[in-house]
Amino acid sequence: MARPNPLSGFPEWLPDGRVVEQHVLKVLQHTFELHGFAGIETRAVEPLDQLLRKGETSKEVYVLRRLQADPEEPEAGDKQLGLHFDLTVPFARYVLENAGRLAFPFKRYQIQKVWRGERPQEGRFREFVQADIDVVGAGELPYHYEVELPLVMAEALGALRAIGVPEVRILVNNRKVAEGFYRGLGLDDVEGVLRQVDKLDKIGPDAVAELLVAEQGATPEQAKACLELAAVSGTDASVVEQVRALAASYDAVTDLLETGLAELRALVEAAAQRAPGVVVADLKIARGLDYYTGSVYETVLVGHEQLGSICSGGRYDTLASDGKNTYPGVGLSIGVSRLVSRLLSANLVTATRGVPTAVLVAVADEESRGASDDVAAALRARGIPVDVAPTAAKFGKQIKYADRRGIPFVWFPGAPGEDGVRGPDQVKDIRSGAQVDADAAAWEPPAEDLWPRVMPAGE
RNA sequence: GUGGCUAUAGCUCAGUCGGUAGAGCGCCUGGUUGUGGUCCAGGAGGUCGCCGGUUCAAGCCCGGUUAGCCACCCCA
Repeated sequence: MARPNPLSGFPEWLPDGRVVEQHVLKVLQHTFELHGFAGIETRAVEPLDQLLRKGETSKEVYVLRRLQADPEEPEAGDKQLGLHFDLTVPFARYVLENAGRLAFPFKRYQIQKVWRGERPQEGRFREFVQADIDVVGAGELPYHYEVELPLVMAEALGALRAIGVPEVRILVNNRKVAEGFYRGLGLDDVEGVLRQVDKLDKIGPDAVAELLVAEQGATPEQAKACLELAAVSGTDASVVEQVRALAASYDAVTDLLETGLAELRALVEAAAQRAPGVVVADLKIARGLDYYTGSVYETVLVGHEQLGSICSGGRYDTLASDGKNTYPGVGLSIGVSRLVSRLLSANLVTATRGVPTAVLVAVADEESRGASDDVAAALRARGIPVDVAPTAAKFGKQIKYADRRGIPFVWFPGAPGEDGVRGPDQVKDIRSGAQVDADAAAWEPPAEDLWPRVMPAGE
């Protein structure tokens, strides 16, 4: 078979990259659990009609079909299935399905692959891992969760700084602020205005103003107000005063705006105390998705803003609804693959090795392989990951075998002397070359060499 | 889905005016007395993405196709 080429958009890491990814996943899971989120996993597929609820994204859903199914005949009795393209839709379905057995407010984390039929690009994949946290309430959900959730993410991402992940900025806004402001101005197509404002970074304020006038029917005065709102950002409650003053100057103060501002203030003030500098109120954050109703979040890696958001989400008053009960939620999702791919490609983070092995036991000749296996067993019994050399090649080659894999120690079983008595074993640290007598029943590697570690690159 | 660019050794890339293919790195072997990395010598490895056309002759020119990259859309 000819050598296959990688499939674009379906990332696969080499073993040392996987070590980095698994470390990231472990830190995220640990942080989520520290905050009381329960882990769940949902199936990879959902009925297509469920998946299409999210509108625009529907074009990107991969549908599932048996190879032998007749394309003309609809699947008898079965609903058409598609791979989930996020973890929110499956979670909403899960909540409805298990509403009677769950305790609300329900806090869950979920780390799984998702699939989107997109055109791949750096940091944009067709198969990737998301790590979600959500809190969902029955009927109501207190606002303070909108403060808590981004702070959990700030803590999780902050914990990753130890391995070389750059600082993050969690940009926050509140739909009620935007909607209240626009309506106060007399602009009723809130979604339309948000979509235009969302283009600010890409096409600039002048072009957005033109679009607002041309597409949304705004007056130049209204467009100017929208841009002024979008220009507001900051890390403390002064942004609230700025917005209020701005609204007052256009006589656009509404109850909804005031509600939103109170919420935004609570978030900014709590963040200033618990995660100073991380959470930034940014009134131009729009988020295209229309189901957000309160706080919205986007997260960028400082110095890697072009990568896009690595962690986004928001509040949705109707995460799930069975017609009788509604379940409001708030959640955020980390794009683990997007984050990890940048950590690896920009050489920000490295693993000390791609294999778990701390010690390679050399084999002098095939007759004495048993002695090497005995050493390996003794070390493993004490929790040390060990491999035995594949062939009784020259010791130079066996050392090379270890070196290529990043295995720090090579163990030489003692050779029988003239008297037939086996001499002492020796262990060599192949980084320093230091070689000393050692006993497999007692020797231990330095703690930092026991398992692969993940650390900032270039140290 | 729309547009632009690219495709030569495992990797990164040269290849002039069309004249049968190159470097660096990596890999393998050796430099005798079980011990790697440096150094030296040697070696393996390519249907120039694929199909067709022009030409005496195509890696190079033309058409198609596939894949990849980038931007848009959208988003993690």
